[in-house]
Amino acid sequence: MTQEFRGRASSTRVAQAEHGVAIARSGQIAELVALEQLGMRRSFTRDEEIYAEGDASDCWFKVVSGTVRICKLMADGRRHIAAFHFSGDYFGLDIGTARSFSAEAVGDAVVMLMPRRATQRLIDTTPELACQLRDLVMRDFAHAQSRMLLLGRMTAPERVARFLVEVAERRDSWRTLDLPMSRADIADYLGLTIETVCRVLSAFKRAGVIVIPSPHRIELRDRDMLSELCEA
Amino acid sequence: MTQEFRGRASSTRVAQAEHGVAIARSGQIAELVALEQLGMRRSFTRDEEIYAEGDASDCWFKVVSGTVRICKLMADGRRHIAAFHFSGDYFGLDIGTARSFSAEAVGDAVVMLMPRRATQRLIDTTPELACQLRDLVMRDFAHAQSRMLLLGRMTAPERVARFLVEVAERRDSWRTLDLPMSRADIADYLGLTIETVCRVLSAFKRAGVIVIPSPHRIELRDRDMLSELCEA
DNA sequence: CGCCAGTTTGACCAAGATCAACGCAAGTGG
DNA sequence: CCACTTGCGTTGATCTTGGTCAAACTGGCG
Repeated sequence: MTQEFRGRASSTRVAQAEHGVAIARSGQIAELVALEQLGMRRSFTRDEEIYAEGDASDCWFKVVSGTVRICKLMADGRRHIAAFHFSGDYFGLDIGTARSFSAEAVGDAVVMLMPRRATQRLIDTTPELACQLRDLVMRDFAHAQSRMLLLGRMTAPERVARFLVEVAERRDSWRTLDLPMSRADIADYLGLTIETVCRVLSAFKRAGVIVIPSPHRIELRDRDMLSELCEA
Repeated sequence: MTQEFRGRASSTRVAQAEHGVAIARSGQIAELVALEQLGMRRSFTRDEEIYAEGDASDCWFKVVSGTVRICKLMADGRRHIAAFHFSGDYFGLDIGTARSFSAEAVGDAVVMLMPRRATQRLIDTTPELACQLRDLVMRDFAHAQSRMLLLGRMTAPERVARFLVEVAERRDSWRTLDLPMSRADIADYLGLTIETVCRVLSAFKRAGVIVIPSPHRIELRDRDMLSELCEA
């Protein structure tokens, strides 16, 4: 029964450094500080839209506080969440004229927004900045690649385990984890349904891998088991 | 029966410009020409490895002829193909020290390879080049995002339809389509099994949407039906 | 207290995976 | 030139994972 959530993956394996951290904690980079001086703050309330699919992509963003989800609604209502962005992450660094996804505040959130025109000028005069932006995008790209593997080839327990580990790593909180997003958000992020997410979490709980004091708070009790589950 | 492969998607909808074209046909851009003067050619035979997971990522690549797949093998043998790159596409523009995916020749292929050290020097002196590289990566990123939607939320028929449309667009051949890759490659790219890919293709054939003169050659007879199937 | 939104659990269902033949064309060696 | 092999591709039968539908539970909050 302890094994009930074991997927197809067979064995223990060493963790791999390439974890899916997007562009978190990048505020330290010197050139980006200049970029942020162009920014202005805006607050959003729970579920408020920061930008919509189809909007002109004339701004770049950074999460100041709260959590942002990048998502897309299909014609028939199926929803997909491409990414969550936590405090410190940049997002919305699209090229092209129009957004192909929308961005929404998961709970109340504050974001800094940088007009593209001005940032572009800054980039043109600061080659290092261009490189660093490329690196930010590449980190996002690497994250997207590992998410493709997850969505294409991993089982439900593997996806959920990976989600927990990803959030723990990005927020640097291993003991107890607070999840700002709903079960529906998690499901749409992992390509599962709400019910499956719940069931897998319950299975983890039964196995003693996690404790769930409240829906938005999860304690990780057996980190090794989780890591093992979510390794390629 | 004609409707047998209709997924959950409900209705006709206008095609969206944001198709998943990676970084094809970018050789025209002036700054990139300079980059390519640093390159040297290498040939690979069918299934030969161009670089392996874990290799130092000290080169960037461009497909000269043939097709390249970017893939990852999981511990228990599950395989995932992150991307196909056709003639003219750049690939392997990773940052970080080690490759997190491997690259292999689908059939016989010729690629140009550009040492990173030298390209870096060129970038440092040519700010436009840095921007253009960022754009290349962003295009790949956008492609990865739409693939996440596919892998996370689309049905088997939708995935296969989308694959056919994607290949048709990237190779600019709408009437008849030649697929350099095997059914196994297609399956691992779409997050399906070989059998499912075959069955869906057969269903399309029965419905008169496509004709399959030979396994690696497919004629598109009802492009609208395909487009309709693969729209978000 | 009752309502409401979000979560959890259970019973059942279906899309797609798995397992197993079979087909078919391109080598290969006698 | 023709058996025989080999590697894909296709098809069918059956099984499993995760989805769907429905009901119960939980913690705020007016």
